[in-house]
Order: sequence, then C-alpha cells, then structure tokens
Amino acid sequence: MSSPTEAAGLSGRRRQAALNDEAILNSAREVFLADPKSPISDVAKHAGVGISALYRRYPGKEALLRQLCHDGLRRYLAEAEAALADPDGWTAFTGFLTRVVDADVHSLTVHLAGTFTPTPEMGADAERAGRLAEDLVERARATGKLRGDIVLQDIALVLESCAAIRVPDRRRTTELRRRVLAMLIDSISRTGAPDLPGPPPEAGEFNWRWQRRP
Amino acid sequence: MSSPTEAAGLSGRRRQAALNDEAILNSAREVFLADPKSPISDVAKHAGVGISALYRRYPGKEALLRQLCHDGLRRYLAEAEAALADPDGWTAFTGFLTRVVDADVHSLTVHLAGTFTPTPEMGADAERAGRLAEDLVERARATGKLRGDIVLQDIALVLESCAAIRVPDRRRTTELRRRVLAMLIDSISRTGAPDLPGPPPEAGEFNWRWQRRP
DNA sequence: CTGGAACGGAATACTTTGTTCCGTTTCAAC
DNA sequence: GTTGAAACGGAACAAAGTATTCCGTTCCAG
Repeated sequence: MSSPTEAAGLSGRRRQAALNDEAILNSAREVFLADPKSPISDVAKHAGVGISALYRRYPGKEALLRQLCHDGLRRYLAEAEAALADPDGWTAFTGFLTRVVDADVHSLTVHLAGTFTPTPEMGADAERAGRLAEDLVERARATGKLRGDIVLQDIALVLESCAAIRVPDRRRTTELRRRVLAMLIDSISRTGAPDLPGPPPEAGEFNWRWQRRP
Repeated sequence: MSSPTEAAGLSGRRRQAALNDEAILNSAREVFLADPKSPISDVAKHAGVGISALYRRYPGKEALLRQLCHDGLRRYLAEAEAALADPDGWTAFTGFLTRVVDADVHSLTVHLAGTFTPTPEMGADAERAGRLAEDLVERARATGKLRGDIVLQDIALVLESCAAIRVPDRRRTTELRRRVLAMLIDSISRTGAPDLPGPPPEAGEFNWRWQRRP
C-alpha cells in the first residue's frame, strides 16, 4: 500500500516512480469510473506514462481493477467507522451517505465488481461493511427521525440512484448527486409519510453484481 | 412500422416471419437494455433465430439500435400526451413518471443514445418531448402540490435515478424502481421542505449522452 | 563509470464481433 | 406436382480492438 504523497523526501527517479504510482491509480480510478470496460492503454495515456509503467506495478488488468475496487471498499469501511464515532445517530447516517456519494464509492465497488475474481479478504470486508451499515441504520432509527418502513437495503437503492447521476464535469456531477440525495434523505426522514410501495429490498438482492461477468 | 400481433390472419411462413418481426424487436430490447454493447448475435440467439433473419430486416446494427431508441422516444411522447389528457395536473404528472419508469423508456432512449447517428426526425421528436414534459411540470406546479424549487430538468434526475435500479428479475426491478420513485415523488411534493442544495439542473445539461460515443 | 531499475512504445497474439455468403427449407401460385 | 422466390440458419470472412510481451533507451545510485 502506498500512502498519498509518498514521493516526499525522495529524489530523482525514485521520486518520479512514486509519483507515477499515484498518477496511475488516480487515472485508473477516473478512467474506469467513466467506463469499467475501458482499455488499459487509456489509463496509461491518461496518466501520461507508457504501458510498461503499468505492468511493472500490476501483473495485469484484473489486478488493477481488483485493487481499485478493494480501495473503494476500504474507503467505505473508513467512512462508516468515522460516522459511527458521531454521537448523533442521525447526522452520522446522513453524513455517511453524503461522503460515500461524494467519493463515488458505489461506482468503485459495485460497478467494478464482476470484472475480476474477488479475493477472500474482499468478501470478509464486504461482510463487515454490511454490519457497519446495519449499525448506522439502527442508530438512525433510534433517533426516531427515520421513516418506519426503511430497511438496511434501502441504502443500496439510495447509493445506486445517486451513482447513476453523471455529467461530463465531475464537480457538477457531485452537485447534482447531492440534489438527488437531498430528495431521498428528505423522503427517508418523513416519519409520517404513507408506506412505500412493494416489498422492501431484501438482503442479498444486490449481490448478483459480484458474480463474475464474462 | 409493425403493429403488435400482426401475425394474426396470416398463415404458414408469412405468419412465422411476422412472429419473428416481433421476437427480434423484443429480444433486441431485452438484450440491449441489459447491455447496449451486446453483440448482435446475442439478439439473434435470444430470439431463437439466425443472423440472417436479423439482416433481412435491418441493414445493420445501427439501424436496429436506432429503431429501438426511436420506439422508446415515441413511447415517451405517447405517455406524455396521454398524461396531458388527465384533468388533474398532479396525477397526470405522477402517473406519467410511473408509466415511463415502468416501461424503462429512459434506458431505451438515453442509454442507447450515442450508439448510432440519430435522424433529424428523432431530434424533432426529442424537442417535442421536452415541450410536453414542460407542460406536465407546469400543470403540476399549478396544482400547488409541487415543491417550489423543482425545475423541468429534475425529471431527468428522477428518471435517471430510477433507471439505475436493476436486479436480474425484471418484475422485481419494476417494484424496486417504484419504491425509489415513491421516495422521490414524496420529496418532490413537499411544498414546505427546505431548499434543495446547489444550483438546479439546467436545460441541455444531459444532452451530452446524445453525442456519438465511439 | 556502470549495472540495473524504470520506462516508452512498437509488435504480437488473440479475442470479439459486424457483415456477407451460400446452401437449404418452405410455401403460394400455377 | 412443379417451381421459384421469400425466408432462413449458420459457417466463413474481415476488420477492429486490446491485453500482454519485448526490446531498446534513459537515468540515477553507488
């Protein structure tokens, strides 16, 4: 794992290499978020490096995708843990959603899933992520501000909805996503509203994405 | 243009051909909705016909995509016009959204756009669609049930959000989409709610999808 | 000076896929 | 019954795209 701005304190070519580490990962994130099926050469082009620089660091495309996805999953975990430290169960919940949407974590995880064979560790992390999210929902419910018929899996619906919003400009994308998120949170917190239609989403109903897509 | 169940009254091979007309279009819709980049052979396989049956009807892949997209656009127009016949501006608005979401018209139009060069007629239809949607929003606003800071382009946000929800089973997909739509409509109708964040979506902000994607 | 780490990018090998082509089946008209 | 054309299935073909390898070059640390 390379920490950000690891290039500090290095000189010459070592420094350049460390910079490339970041540039490649950042470019991969940007390119693969735009289209998970992008050719690996686009990543190199976007990072301003040759293909070799990529293959020196990752054994192949899969490994890069896997890393990217796992990083997203870790980000999700970090945000969830940070949110759980918030004494207010409601702001913990809404703040978590906002930060996850802003970071586009959903695209990094769910939309990249299926493009590689996941490691057992990722499975464990995903499970833990589910537990943390459950805690967040429970604590939000305890505040009494959460609509009665909202279940854990509704988080997936919310994140999926927000991640779908996309315009060419990244900053504007974030703004528009926040607009949608505001609407959804607004509705989610309507304790007196009429029941939502249909059976609520069930556990595992969105796991199909993690199946290997050929 | 072929009307549904055109096969009635025909016999023998003519009948089979008319049936294939439908099978091919239906399969194309299903396959390309699942993934707009699907190979054309998947469509044939799904329809249970050979490739020739496809090429007898359409000069190429583009033409099939174009037809599918244009059909979706026409469906949008039809639903909008039907909704405008409703004397109640609010149920006209919500009913329109529901039917468009149920029919997955958004995927049919926006998500297929960019995979072909559009005809001038499609441009004209798209423009008219925009005007009709504007009317629907205006009439909804006139009822006083529409949140003040909702603009026409918010419809795009709503449809995009709903279209993003997808699980393997189509019927279940519809249910879950209705759940999200219920949340969004719920919030959209909160006349007393705090303002939504950020500048509202602008006209033409989603037109980028119609640019040819290579 | 110099050996090797790091790299750029052409070349390769392979897969995918749109389209064509041809032999075959089927049916309606004579 | 004969037949000719509509309709079709699917192999064959051609073009494109792309993951990966390979080799010559650059640059620095020791």
